Amino acid sequence: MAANSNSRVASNHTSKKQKVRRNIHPFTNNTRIKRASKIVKFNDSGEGDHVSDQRSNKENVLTYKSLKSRASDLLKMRETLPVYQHKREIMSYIESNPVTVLIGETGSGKSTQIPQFVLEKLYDTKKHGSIAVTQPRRVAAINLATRVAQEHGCKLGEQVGYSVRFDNTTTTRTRLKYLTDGMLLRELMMNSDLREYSVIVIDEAHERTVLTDLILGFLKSLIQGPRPDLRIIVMSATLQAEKFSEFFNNAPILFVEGRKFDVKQYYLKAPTDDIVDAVIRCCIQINQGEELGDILCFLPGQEEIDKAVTIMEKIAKYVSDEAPVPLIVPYPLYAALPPVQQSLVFAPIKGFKRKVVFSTNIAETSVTISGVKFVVDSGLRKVKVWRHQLGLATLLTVPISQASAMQRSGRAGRESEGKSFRLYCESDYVKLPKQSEPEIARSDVTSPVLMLKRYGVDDLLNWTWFENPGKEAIVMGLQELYELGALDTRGKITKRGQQMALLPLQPHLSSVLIKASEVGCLSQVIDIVSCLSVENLLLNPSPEERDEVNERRLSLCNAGKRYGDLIMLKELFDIYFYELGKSQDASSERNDWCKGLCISIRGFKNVIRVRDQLRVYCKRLFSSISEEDEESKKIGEDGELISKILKCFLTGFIKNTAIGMPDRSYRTVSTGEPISIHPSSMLFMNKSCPGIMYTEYVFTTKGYARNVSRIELSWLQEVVTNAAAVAKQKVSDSK
DNA sequence: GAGCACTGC
Repeated sequence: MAANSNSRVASNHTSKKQKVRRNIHPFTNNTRIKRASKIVKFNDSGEGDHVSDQRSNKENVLTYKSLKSRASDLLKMRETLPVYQHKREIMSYIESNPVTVLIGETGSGKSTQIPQFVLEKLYDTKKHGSIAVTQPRRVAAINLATRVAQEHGCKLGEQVGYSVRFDNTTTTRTRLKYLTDGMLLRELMMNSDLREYSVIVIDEAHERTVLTDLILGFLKSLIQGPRPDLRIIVMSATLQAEKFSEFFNNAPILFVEGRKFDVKQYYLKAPTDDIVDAVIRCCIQINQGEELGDILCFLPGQEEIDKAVTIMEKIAKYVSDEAPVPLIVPYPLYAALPPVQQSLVFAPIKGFKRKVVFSTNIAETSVTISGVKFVVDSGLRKVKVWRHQLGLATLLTVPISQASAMQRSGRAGRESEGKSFRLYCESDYVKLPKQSEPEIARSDVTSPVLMLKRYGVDDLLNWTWFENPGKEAIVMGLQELYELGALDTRGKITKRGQQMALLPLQPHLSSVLIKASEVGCLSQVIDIVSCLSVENLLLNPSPEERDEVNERRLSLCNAGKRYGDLIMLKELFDIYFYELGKSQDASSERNDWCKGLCISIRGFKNVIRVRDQLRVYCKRLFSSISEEDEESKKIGEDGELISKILKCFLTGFIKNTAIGMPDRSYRTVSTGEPISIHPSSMLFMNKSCPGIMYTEYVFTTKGYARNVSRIELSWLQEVVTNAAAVAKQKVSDSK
């Protein structure tokens, strides 16, 4: 029966044919990496596996016996993986060292196998405790756990499970748990020494997300303090592992070769100044000179991508008419694209055609497109850099790192040998930084600082930071938290701060929610905050339908037209949730409605999930949310209620305000800088606001306020006076 | 007149 169950892995005869050279040894600087010559059709890390494993209903009726027999089939496959060959060596390092750093290239099997080796060891030695394996992304955690449960011969949630936001399959029997970084941090916030785990595996550590970096810091303080027994394995895909090793007292570094195909590099002879033009030319050249196979182009942002797609659409037919070459079919790919359009890039193309995908960084780690044989790399990406003094995010186009360039090129060698065309000179490649600047060095650290405070860290400047974000950033974070009432004058966390740290929101929004619970508009504010915490809820209409969609949005949201985007979100939520939710055929009605307004359907479903979660938390934290009379929680056009709601937001975003000038421009209250209302805002055309408040201040071509609301100038004084009174109160409380 | 990418008990 298990043999019939259509497994995705390579069949036996493929595995017999493999000749994989592999190598493992303690790492030295002059290690030579040999490339493997064959690939197994098996997704090692689950990274970027965009479609999660579609398990059939049949699986539910699989018996214990068939689960086991399937697992033993899979075992033959596992045994061919590079890490499996070195199981004993790897385990001896792990057993004899508190921390082990393991470098495993794509296809080495590290993410699925190492945790299972450790699990076997726990069984063998009858040791207690379980294993946590962290991942930066939810899909990866889910896919890995699903796969490993199959290999282990159990159902998800038995010995192997996963825990991600909104979805937890673990039970008390679970010994191996895949979870997102964020979930492990939440566990740290609740149960500070992670007593239930005996081994923690940090996967994809090279990605250096803020959350991974924080976890590394917490783990170091744990093994130096209350948990000297804890075993830690740091897994990374790049060779720059010395930093991990040094951080953990020169932990040993192991290197396991992966399985991927060779990718030939090509560079420009002279640099280009028009990157879109260069990408198009390169694609045309590939199309004329190379065998069939799809092209993946990396461009920095949506603007360049849309431009490239438009040009390519125009010239594709012309080019293929002129010579007998495949017809180029261009596709855009970026996160703000409606999911339906995103999914088009995954469909294989038929006939004498060549798929050309123009993508942002999303295709570098998060999404894998099969059939790609050629990569065209602009060498650029967009990055958000936080300016602490200004409380402003800037969006910059910058050169990528060498690691990133290699990752991009590698996308051409996942299924067969490929070619990578770098649209810059080889001499410039050598000058690129080895690694990208870690996220934490360019981020707002208010939220990390709150976590550390909640954890009980007093001296933040000298904490075991894996990457210290710097004194200035930390001090700004402390200042911000003090102003939000999360810290007292001595820098100790307040009761309010404790509550804020437990909410799954950025501190500013948490503080808005707490304020709302105090003044009695919690339910409405939760709805708005839920909308704000979902990225890409309102999609960008294409230029042709832009005016029409804007008109429709404006005509639906009477209060939003006057008061701005936060109130508009609530109006849209009310229609979606209360009005469309009632009918017989709610879901198709909702879908049509979303389409007409260019709203993400998936986005609104996420809003509902966030809302449910926040309501549960709030009930627990302030026991002040009531189920009765949901209808009355609609916003309507009640000016008094709207003012009350906006004032709640003002307590969290008092720094994000600007005052209207006689010439109808705006200047920020804090620094006097000029600021413009973002064109996506409801208030973009409205020229009569005395003041504005915004949840985000981003500098692109100029300073833009996003998620903008109208405020009265008198509110500023009112809110500041209240905050001062609260602060005073807090000081006297703590005396 | 405009939108890098992820993520949370």
